[in-house]
Amino acid sequence: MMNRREPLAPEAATATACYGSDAVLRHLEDTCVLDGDEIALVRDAEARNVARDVDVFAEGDELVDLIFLSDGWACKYRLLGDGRRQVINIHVPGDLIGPHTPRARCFAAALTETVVRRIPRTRIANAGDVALSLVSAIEGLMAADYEMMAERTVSLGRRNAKERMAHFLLELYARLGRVGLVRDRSFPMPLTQELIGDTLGLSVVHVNRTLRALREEGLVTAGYGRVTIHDPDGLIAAAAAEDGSHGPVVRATGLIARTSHHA
Amino acid sequence: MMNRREPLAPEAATATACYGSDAVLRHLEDTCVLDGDEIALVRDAEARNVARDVDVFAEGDELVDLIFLSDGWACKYRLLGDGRRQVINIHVPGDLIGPHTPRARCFAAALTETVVRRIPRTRIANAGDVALSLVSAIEGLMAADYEMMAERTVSLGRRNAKERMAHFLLELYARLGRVGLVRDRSFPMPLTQELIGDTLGLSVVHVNRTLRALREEGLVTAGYGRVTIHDPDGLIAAAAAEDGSHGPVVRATGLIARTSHHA
DNA sequence: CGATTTCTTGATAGGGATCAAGGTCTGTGG
DNA sequence: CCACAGACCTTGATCCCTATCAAGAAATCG
Repeated sequence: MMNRREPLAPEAATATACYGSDAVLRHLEDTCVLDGDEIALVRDAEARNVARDVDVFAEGDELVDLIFLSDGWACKYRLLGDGRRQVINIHVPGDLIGPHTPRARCFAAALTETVVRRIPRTRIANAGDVALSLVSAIEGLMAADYEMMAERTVSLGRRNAKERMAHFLLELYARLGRVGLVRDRSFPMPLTQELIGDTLGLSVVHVNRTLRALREEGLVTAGYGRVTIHDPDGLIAAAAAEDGSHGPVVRATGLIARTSHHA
Repeated sequence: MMNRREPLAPEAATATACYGSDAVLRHLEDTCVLDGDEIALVRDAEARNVARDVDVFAEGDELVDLIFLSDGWACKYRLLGDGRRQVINIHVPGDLIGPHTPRARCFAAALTETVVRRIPRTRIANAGDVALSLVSAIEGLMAADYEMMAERTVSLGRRNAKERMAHFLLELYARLGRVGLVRDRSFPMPLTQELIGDTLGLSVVHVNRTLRALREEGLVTAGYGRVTIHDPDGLIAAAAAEDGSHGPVVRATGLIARTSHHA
């Protein structure tokens, strides 16, 4: 877990370098159509450090700002009355954390030392000429968040533990690769097994056993704050029983001619 | 299942009345800040009938339009290679179906005779003065879709079959109530038990048993295309172990001081 | 009305939760 | 620099929720 406690320059608004460095700007540039004015809106946004284990916002908060994650890891989560917890999404540098509605419907917590940037919703709407493309850029980030949740919904509903885990690690691999945080098929991953369990709907014990199984198959090593993917293709195969999407699917066929299957 | 085959006037762009009647406009008016010009954009949008079991769009489709559901029921879903299916969301009149990204990442199918309306994304962006508030209205609908999925994520990850079912029925109760389709705690619900299973991550058999349990407790009757909630409070209690949100939760506490629990 | 689809119920099995108990790592303070 | 405390990881044993298999009944459709 040494990765988690990198020395942190207390004066600067940058978190431990290994978790990303203002990747939000790069990400916005790469992913969306942002010109100089719009980037300025984000770059000049108020940056704030949030310490590990501190909530960025809480359920019920009325937020006038949209919050972007510049550095570090965060997650959105919900709590049930008896202590059960479900992680809605894990966030890495470059993500729009939310909240999607002015009144937050879930918690968001920093999982490492983080830097977040805030843009008032009003400033987005009133930015004049640049507004529309900024809005569409933000819609793109929201859509990305939506698609991640759709994928997780499929995992939670219809995939077994091994498939869920493989999917999850591959998703992180892709997302972190996009913001330059992967080197040699290896990336930092400061999540405890308990948090992974709360993300994938599994118990800590079963997370541990699933990771062991993947390790013993030589597919991936996860632990000590780091993930190394030894066999990407093998991991993809483990995640398999993959979407029927990649084969041609005839229209109007999805709902029909299907028998029930579970893993 | 008689509700499913109401006589359908073939010439008019209205589906079986019992599933809603252009509720999209009312919904947009109630939920969002829409003035006359914006409503006109939606009302004048091309309306199209889609027959039951026909896909509205398919995974991979490049759609220039945003699709609204005016009448009838629909769902978004994904397929896995071996036939497993997961429903991403169920849609009722007034919903924005999507797709959230220009290239659809999932299927959408009509579950009844439906009427959908399409608005080109470009027209939204280029509508001039009305554009910004239309955009924010649409963002509101997308956010609603997002929150539904977040709720379902919690259900799939951390709630047992009975809690999931109770939540699901209460969610439909609330959503249909909002568009005026609930009378006397009863509403039409044209979903097969198999589809409910694919929504809640359960097998058909277990859906049947869970519904029977809720019925035998006198909470709710579901079947024959209709749901009747006999005991709303009891159903809420069954859905319980509800979000810790409703009690005051101290900041920075969510992630800490918690032990793992599952139902 | 025969053919499907959908619903229902019983019996059996399995994936993953829970319980229990150590082991390992990290940071702290003497 | 070492020892202790607490968080985190690991593994074994057992249980239970839910899937799967099987077979009818009910409802709907052509």
